[in-house]
Amino acid sequence: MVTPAASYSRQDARPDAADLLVWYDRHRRVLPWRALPGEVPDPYRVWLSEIMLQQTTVTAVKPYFARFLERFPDVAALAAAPEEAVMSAWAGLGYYSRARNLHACARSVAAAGGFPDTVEGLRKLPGIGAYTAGAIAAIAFDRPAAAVDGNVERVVSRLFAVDQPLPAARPALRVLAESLVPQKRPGDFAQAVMDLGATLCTSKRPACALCPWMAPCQARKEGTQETYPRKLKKESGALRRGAAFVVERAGDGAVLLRTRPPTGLLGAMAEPPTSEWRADYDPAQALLDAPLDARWKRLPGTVRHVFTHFPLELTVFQARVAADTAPPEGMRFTPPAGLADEPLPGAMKKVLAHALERKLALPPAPTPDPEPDLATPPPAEQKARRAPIPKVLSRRPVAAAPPRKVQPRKI
DNA sequence: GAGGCGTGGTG
DNA sequence: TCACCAAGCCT
Repeated sequence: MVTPAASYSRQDARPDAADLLVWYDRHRRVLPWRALPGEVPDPYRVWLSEIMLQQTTVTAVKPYFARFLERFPDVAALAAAPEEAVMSAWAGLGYYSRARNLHACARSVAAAGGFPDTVEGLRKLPGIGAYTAGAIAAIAFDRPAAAVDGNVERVVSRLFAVDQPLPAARPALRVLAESLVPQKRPGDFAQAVMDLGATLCTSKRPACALCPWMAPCQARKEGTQETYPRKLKKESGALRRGAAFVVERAGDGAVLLRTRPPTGLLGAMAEPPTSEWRADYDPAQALLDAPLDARWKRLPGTVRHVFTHFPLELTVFQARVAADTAPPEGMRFTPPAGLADEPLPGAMKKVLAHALERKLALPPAPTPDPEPDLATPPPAEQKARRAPIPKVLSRRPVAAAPPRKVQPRKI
């Protein structure tokens, strides 16, 4: 039987890039790193924002992006900066290998005299994978490349009702995404798909009625849009415990810190000394792991923190030592004024806040604290109250980003 | 391919 | 409270 031409409805059409671009021209988001219509994108800003946005929300990135531009206005400035300054500026944003790779990438790009303008060239740089290479090539250099991130995977899996679960479906989703990229305005198209995924084609309760691709969307047709993308769920890791040791030096109140190994969990970040973190760690034995001899006081409550692959519970021990105490090998005393420049990850800021909060909450007591009884847990063994991070640990205010400069396109 | 690798917001 | 999510990369 021959299908009558009249039965070809809008619903059978493939998704058309032009329809999405019409929507984008009207509804595009205004973002600090995004060039306005008519402006030429700055590859440095595009690259910096794409790295920061990996697995990170726009809201979280904005203040970091502004501060990075202020401290490192271009790739040469970033390349010339000491590693510690970059790690410190990144502290709190998470996934710290991104910061290490960012710095290495900046040095490579500065030495080469500029960013490569092809997917293949970009893909070779540290911290730039398939998604980011496509995004920079498309957005900064208007190359017809697909930028397949979580948003695009969601949009495409719904458009074509891809039943294969992630991550196995990734190659197929990429092929489908690449088939949609237009030769005209590929950079706008890449940003348009991401805007669509971020504002309409959301994970929960997508706003299909407003979507420029509602008609050709297979999942919408079936009413199953919220079930895509299909994915296998992974189980979370087991709880690990440990002890953290907060040492304050008499006189200036400096805190004992050390730097973690350069790679792995919280690599190259700062921390107060801690024990190992293990599922079977016993806080009652913690003083065997203390960094120095002192009158240790076990603080009530614990500090909890959830990493990607396991939750952590730290028992905090606190001690005051004499002003002339030397730091143990590989450690340092950092005075309060210097804490803001230490690359302290969130988990470790919680530890310091837990110790300082309790100390600050107490009136200056002329009588010494009672000797702690380490055999039995303190009475208040409930979870620690949620308290704001003390000002000394929080980031300093950031000035508004300078107005965007229109830069000549690099060929 | 699977697992390591942070953090803050949200329903 | 807690599971899930957010512009992934590397080994």
